[in-house]
This record gives sequence, structure tokens and C-alpha cells, in this order.
Amino acid sequence: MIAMATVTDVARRAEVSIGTVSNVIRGTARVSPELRERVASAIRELGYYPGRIAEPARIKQSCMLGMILPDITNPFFPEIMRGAEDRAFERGYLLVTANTDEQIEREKQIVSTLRSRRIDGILLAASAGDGRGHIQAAIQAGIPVVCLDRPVPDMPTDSVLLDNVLGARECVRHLIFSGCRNIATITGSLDVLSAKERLQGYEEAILEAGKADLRSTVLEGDYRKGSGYRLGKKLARMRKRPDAVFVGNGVMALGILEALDELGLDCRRDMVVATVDDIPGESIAHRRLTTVLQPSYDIGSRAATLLIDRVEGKLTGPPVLIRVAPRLALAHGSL
Amino acid sequence: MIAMATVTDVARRAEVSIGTVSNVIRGTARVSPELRERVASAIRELGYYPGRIAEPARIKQSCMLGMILPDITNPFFPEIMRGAEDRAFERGYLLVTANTDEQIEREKQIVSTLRSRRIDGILLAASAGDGRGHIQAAIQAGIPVVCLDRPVPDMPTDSVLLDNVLGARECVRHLIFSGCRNIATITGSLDVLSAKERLQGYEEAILEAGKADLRSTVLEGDYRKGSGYRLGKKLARMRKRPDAVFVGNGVMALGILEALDELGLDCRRDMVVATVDDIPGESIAHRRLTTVLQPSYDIGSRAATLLIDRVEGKLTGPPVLIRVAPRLALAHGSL
DNA sequence: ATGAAAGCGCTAACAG
DNA sequence: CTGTTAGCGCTTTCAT
Repeated sequence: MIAMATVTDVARRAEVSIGTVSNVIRGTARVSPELRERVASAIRELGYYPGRIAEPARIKQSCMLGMILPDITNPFFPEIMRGAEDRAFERGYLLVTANTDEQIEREKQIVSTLRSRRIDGILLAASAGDGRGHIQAAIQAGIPVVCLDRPVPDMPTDSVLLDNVLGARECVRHLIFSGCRNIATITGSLDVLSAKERLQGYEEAILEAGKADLRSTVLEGDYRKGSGYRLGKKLARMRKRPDAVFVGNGVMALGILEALDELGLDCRRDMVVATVDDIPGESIAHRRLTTVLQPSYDIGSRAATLLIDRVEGKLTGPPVLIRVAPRLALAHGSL
Repeated sequence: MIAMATVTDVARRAEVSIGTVSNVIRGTARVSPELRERVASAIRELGYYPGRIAEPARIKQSCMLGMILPDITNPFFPEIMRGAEDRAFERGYLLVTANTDEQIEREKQIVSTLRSRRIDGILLAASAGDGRGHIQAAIQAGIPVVCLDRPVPDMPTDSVLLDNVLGARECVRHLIFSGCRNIATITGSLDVLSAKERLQGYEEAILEAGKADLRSTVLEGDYRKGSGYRLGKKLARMRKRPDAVFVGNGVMALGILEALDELGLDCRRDMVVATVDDIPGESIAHRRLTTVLQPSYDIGSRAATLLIDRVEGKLTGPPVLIRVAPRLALAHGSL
């Protein structure tokens, strides 16, 4: 079985026309039992396997979606991928995955490769960095792009994002509910959308509680571990030390845990640490943190559905923004 | 830009033949500066993007590889995928990923889908379960298959596997070196190849040490957590309690840790636990375990290289079996 | 009910 | 140098 058999081979062998072969295979039209049988055995004998190899050229669709991620090794992404893949397969699309290693250059190259293969649409968790020309170009060429987790600023793409306001609010509400009264927050850089939104959620929760004895403190960090560590120490050393802190992201939360450890403070007794979960591979820390979990599978699933709807023209019009609801996970003691 | 522009569109616009357009784009032949310029602007104006959409039909290669995994969510796999993807992209192949959820039926369906798309080759981390007909069929149809981690019995496929004997031997050597003298092992079911190999490594290490005071105990488990727990308790209660145990896989190791915890024993002071690392998402436990790490990236990388070499005919002949060397990681105290 | 033929986008071989 | 043409595997008219 050196070369793959083709319809033509089958037709020749069965002594019928290729059209008839096609009809037998796809049941497109009635075929006399006799010919049907001849074709059937020819297929068997040749080990023919119907291929969709010519389809892309014919129907001008590759029935493939590209999924571009910074790094699948970051545990946030595999779940997203599962969600996307499940929807893609259901609807007859293959999912092609590619990692950029957070390098914008590689992202460009991958987009280019995928475009040359006539990918039907792109799921993108954008890499940081300047230059969005390649995205722009893809969109203009009519290739739908759906952004995951991080929206690409100023691009008319659909996006699926965490509902940051809701998540932060729920999280802080929980802190209040469980008795904390002096709740600080360490935000990301307030230039960043998600940081602003999380701060807003924090403030809403504080306000709506309307308790007279509630104290709040806002410190601006930068989403990096160092700022968590530094500002964490600052909080811990305040005369009126907060009994809880809501941190803008997971990496900063790790910084705070480190700071608390150094100061000999306990993150459950002395200062509860709550955050939005996006910590790559630090499941250890979760036992000590109250976190807002991202529904990763759902994000992937929704994004793929959105994308395919665009590809198939079932969804038209201006960019859609989907906010997914987070889930609260409490710190759990032992081990 | 509703419909994607084609060579024909460009040719028409530039008032040249499609052959010339192709020549300009690919530099296949010399083209007069004038025509070259006309073509160039036509391309620009139409936003034409050279596509390889017709290639599969022409060259009878899709330049795609399929990667079939039980579940990308298992942290063992993303690294493998990275390794495979890096090699695939380098050599001009797209990587299509699909998860089976460990269901053989789904695996069959995926293989079928990939075959109809004329995938050039398959990287397979096989799902458990009966019925290997689909693999057999793919191979007979000339689609190379490379097995990852788990070999598929009785199939003429290339495989990339951990060097279990070496890994186990190194691991046990380390235990001996660090002073343990009464070293037990809990194996997987000895029907399973990897379990047998790991036991062999264990025995080799014990033998080669040639110390008169070295005691060994072999218990057969089944790679499941329960057997680790049960046999772990058994060991812990022996009159001459082993000071170390080499466990056949990670899941059983977790069982032992649990058993030790219950008995109030310390896994570093009382009984060192060492194992081969294949624990999904239990990074916490690593601090308490001495483990043999699998070089996942390397496994993916080598497998992809092997596969592409087969696809391109650079490698022919009987199935190749690559054994990758493991890396030893010691238990590390704090946190 | 069956066959013949066109066409999808592109390259490569061949003719001018 | 440039244009024409065949052909890749398959579906889909359109005749017969």
C-alpha cells in the first residue's frame, strides 16, 4: 500500500465512473445494487479511505481553527484548549495549536503560517508586545479572531474574558462575610483594564456592605511578584494592620505570602490573602489562598463556539464581548 | 474583502498569466521588472496572501501531524506537546491535537477523522482499552505512528519511552548512597512492562551495591493509589521497618504518603519514599518525594523527529524504540 | 441510473 | 521571459 488509493483507482477497478464511486460513498444518488457492490469491493480491495484532501480548494474552507497560546505549559491553558477542542471537533473542525513563548515575533510568524494554510479562524491568547499589524491584517482578510483572557486593545475582535468586577466583588464580599473588617487591596497597574475592573469590584463590595467599622486601603502594584512582596510588607507593618488583603493577581499574592512568611505572620490568622487565580503551576499556594477561579474550560468552549459561528456566518455584526463568571475557592487548611 | 483573492484574480488584475504570478511570488523564474511590479501592486491592492490550500491535493501530503492524547489536562502532556510542536513547526508541519479522555472509542473516531484529512503521521499516547484495529489499519495504510510513553503492544510502531530500568536503578542507587539499608519496593502489576522494568532496575541497584547489610523486600501492587496505601501500611508495620521504599509509580506513592501520615510517621525521617514521576497535578507531594522525572519535552521532541523522518522517508525499516534517560529529583524540605 | 466534464487554487512542465 | 496547459482528489452539475 505504497500510495494512497484514490476515487479514480476505485473507479477503474470497479469499472465505473468516478461520479458513481462518489455517489456510492456519499449516498448522493441511487446506484444499482450491482454497481454498488462492485464499488464496495473495489474499495475494500484497495483499502481506499475517503479523503477530504481536495476539499479546502473546492469549498474554500480548510475546516481548521488555529489556537495561538503563549505557552501550553502554563496550566491555565490546557483546560481552555479542551473546551475549544471539544466544540471544534463537534462541529467538524480540526484544532491546530501553536505556542508563541510570549514572543510577538513568533506570534506573527505563526499567524502567517496559519494564514498560508487558510485556517478558517483564530483563537488567540495574545502575547505581550508591540505591533498588532498581523492581527489587523488577518481580520481585514476576513479571518475571524477571538481573543482569550487578554483582549487585544483597539482590535475589532470578539473576546471571552473573566468578569473581573464580579469576581473581585464576590471575593471581597466573602472576606467581609467571614468577619474581616480591615480589608486592603493591592491592584495591578491601573493602566491595565483587568486591574481597574478588579479594583472596581473591590470598591463595590466595600461600599455595598455599608458597615461603619469597615476600613479599606488601596495600594497600586504592577502585577509582578516584587510589588506583592513589597506592598505586602508595607501592609503587614501598618499600625492598624489589615486583617485581609485582596490582591490583583496570583503572582503578587505569592509575593505577599513570602513577605508574611518572613515576618512570621500566618496567612490565615493574621492576614487573609485573597486573589484572582492565574498562577502558573503553584497549586501549593492554593491551600493558603482564597481565590477566584477562572472557568477555563468554559472560556475555551465559548470562544470556539463564537469563532465557529463567525466562520460560518451565523454570527455577524460588531465584536462580541463575553464575560464569564468566576468561581470562588476558599483556602483549605491542612497538608 | 469578502472572498479571498486567488492567483487568478491577481493575474487578471495585473494582466499577466497565472504562471507569471506564481513565478513572481516564488521566484521560480526570472520575470521582467515591469511585470514584476504590475504583479506586486496587484497583490497589494487585492490583499492577496499566497495560500497552500491546493497543496495537499497536489503533493499528496497535508503537512500535518496528529497528536492524540488521553487528556492534555494531565500535566505530563503539555511539555510533550511543546517538544513535538517545536520540531513540527521547524520542519513545516502543523500539529493537530486531539484528546480521547482515555476512551478507546473516541480514539478510534479521532484516528478516523485524522485519516480522512490525510494527516501525514500520528503521535499517539494510547488510551487503555481493547481493540487496536484502528492503529493497525492506519499503519497498513502507510500512516506512520509513533507511540509516546505507553507502547501499544504487538504493533509495529516506533516508540519513545522512559528508560525505566535506568531510572529505577539511579533512584535506588541514590537511596543506598544516602544511607538507607533496608529498602523495599512496591511494584505495579508485573504483567505491565514498565512495572517489570522498574523492578529490574531496583534489583540491579541492590545487587550491584553488594553490601552485606542491605535488606530488600518486594511487594506487588497495581499502580493504583489503594495498593500504595495498603502495602505502605504493611511496610510501616513490619518489625524491621524499611528505611526507604521505591514505589513503582506516583499514584501509589501518594497512597503511601497518606498511610504514613495516618500512622504519624515522617516520610523523611522514618521512611524515605522514592518513585517514578507521573503524578498528575500533585506538585505538592514532590517536596516529600524523591522522584525520577521524565524528560517530557524531550520525549515529544524525539517522537516528532522520528515521525517526520518516517513521513519523509528519511527513516525506513523496522520499528525504532527510543529510551529517554530520566532525571533524578530529590525531596526538598521546607514549605 | 450512469458517465463525462468542469472546476476548486496552485505548481510545474512545456511551448512559444 | 511569458503564456498555456495538465493535473492533484473530489464533488457536482449536466447530459445521456
